[in-house]
Amino acid sequence: MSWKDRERGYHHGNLRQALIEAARALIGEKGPAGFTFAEAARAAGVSAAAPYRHFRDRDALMADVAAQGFERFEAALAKAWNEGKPEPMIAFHHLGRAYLHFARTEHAYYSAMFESGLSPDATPELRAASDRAFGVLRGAAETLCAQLPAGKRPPVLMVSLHIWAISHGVASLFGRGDSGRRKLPMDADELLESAVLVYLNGLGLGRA
Amino acid sequence: MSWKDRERGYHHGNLRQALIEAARALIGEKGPAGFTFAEAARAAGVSAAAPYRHFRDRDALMADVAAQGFERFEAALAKAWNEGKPEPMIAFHHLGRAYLHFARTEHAYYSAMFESGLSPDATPELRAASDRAFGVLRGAAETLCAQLPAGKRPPVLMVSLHIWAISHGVASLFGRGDSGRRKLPMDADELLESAVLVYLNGLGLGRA
DNA sequence: CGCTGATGTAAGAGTTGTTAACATGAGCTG
DNA sequence: CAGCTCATGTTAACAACTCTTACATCAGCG
Repeated sequence: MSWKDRERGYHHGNLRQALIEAARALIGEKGPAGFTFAEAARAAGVSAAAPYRHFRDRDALMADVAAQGFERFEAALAKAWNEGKPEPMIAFHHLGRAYLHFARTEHAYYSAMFESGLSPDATPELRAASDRAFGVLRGAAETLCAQLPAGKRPPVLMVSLHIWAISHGVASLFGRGDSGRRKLPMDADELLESAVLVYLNGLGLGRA
Repeated sequence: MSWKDRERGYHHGNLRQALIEAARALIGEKGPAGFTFAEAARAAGVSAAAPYRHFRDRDALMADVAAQGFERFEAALAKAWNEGKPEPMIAFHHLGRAYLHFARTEHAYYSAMFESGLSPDATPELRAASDRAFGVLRGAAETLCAQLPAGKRPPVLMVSLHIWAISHGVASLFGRGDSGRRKLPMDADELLESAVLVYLNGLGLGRA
């Protein structure tokens, strides 16, 4: 909320960003399908015709929400990974927690990114942001794989895709706290951590 | 299309089922949010008011679609698993392929089941059908775990949730053939198979 | 033959998407 | 500072839809 300190007046000042945030809020309340062009305008305190100055249609707005989501996602993951410090396995552990934490606390963004039915190629920026976020996972996988003897070193891309799939699966099936899918004796964090531990063990990376 | 051989006439004869199938078709075309009560009625060749006799609202219809999806899902998984025959690891392999195959070919059902934003408790039948489907995974995990020495045997529930998360993650990120999320050097089947192999290896279940 | 339940028809109220025409104000130019 | 210009918003209006209720109508059963 650092933008616009003088929003009043005929001109909104930063309607584009305001619409993106309104859309995000609506997605958070009513799911990825639960917002409408007109509704976003209303939530931003603006007439129904105004959004057409900034977005061609609903999908264009959604794509921008998702792109911003991927940017924040990348930042959160990169911060948690912290270039593998202090120790790759520990940093990797942080990375997993950050993935789940983002999926939960920024659930609206996560919805727009993965559950909106949006093609990842809807926009060049979206594609780029998505690739950058995945790059963090890939980098982490690279560091981990490097710890293995060259002989039994699996393809880095494959490992990063596996990790992504496990994380996404856990987040999407068990991630949402109280509105969760079913009641279980363990929560998402434990599930992800244990799954990743078993997986890494299977790669030959014993526990630290 | 085995129902209704005499659809003509004032009475539809099996409108409830016809609406469910119409909804499923629409979901397949335009995503889990892409169908409307009125639209489903139109697709079933019926007036917009007719559905109200069978479903309270859109969500009730969606819940029935999802419930039927889970039933078919359970059948497909159970058939692939085939009680662990001829050999648990092979049957498990079949199970994974069946999971992905269902997610792809019955993508409309899969959407209704997992991407519709529907609560799994929306309906008792939905909950029950969902539990039965998961039961197949759980049974398979049980058989596999039994192969491990009692000392290092992990909790069955945990293992089945892991497997579910991996399968769902792969299906949902890389599952849709051509409209897939990104172009990759390996397809979803290979990804799931390799991920599960590494995971099982991590549990101590060496390859067959 | 009349009852009951399943559908159809009609009709209202409310939204949405979208365009066209007009208003406002911020900044540049002189 | 005056005035032009353009991006940004507003109002107005319309067609298309959806949702939902009220009432009419048909089919089969006793």
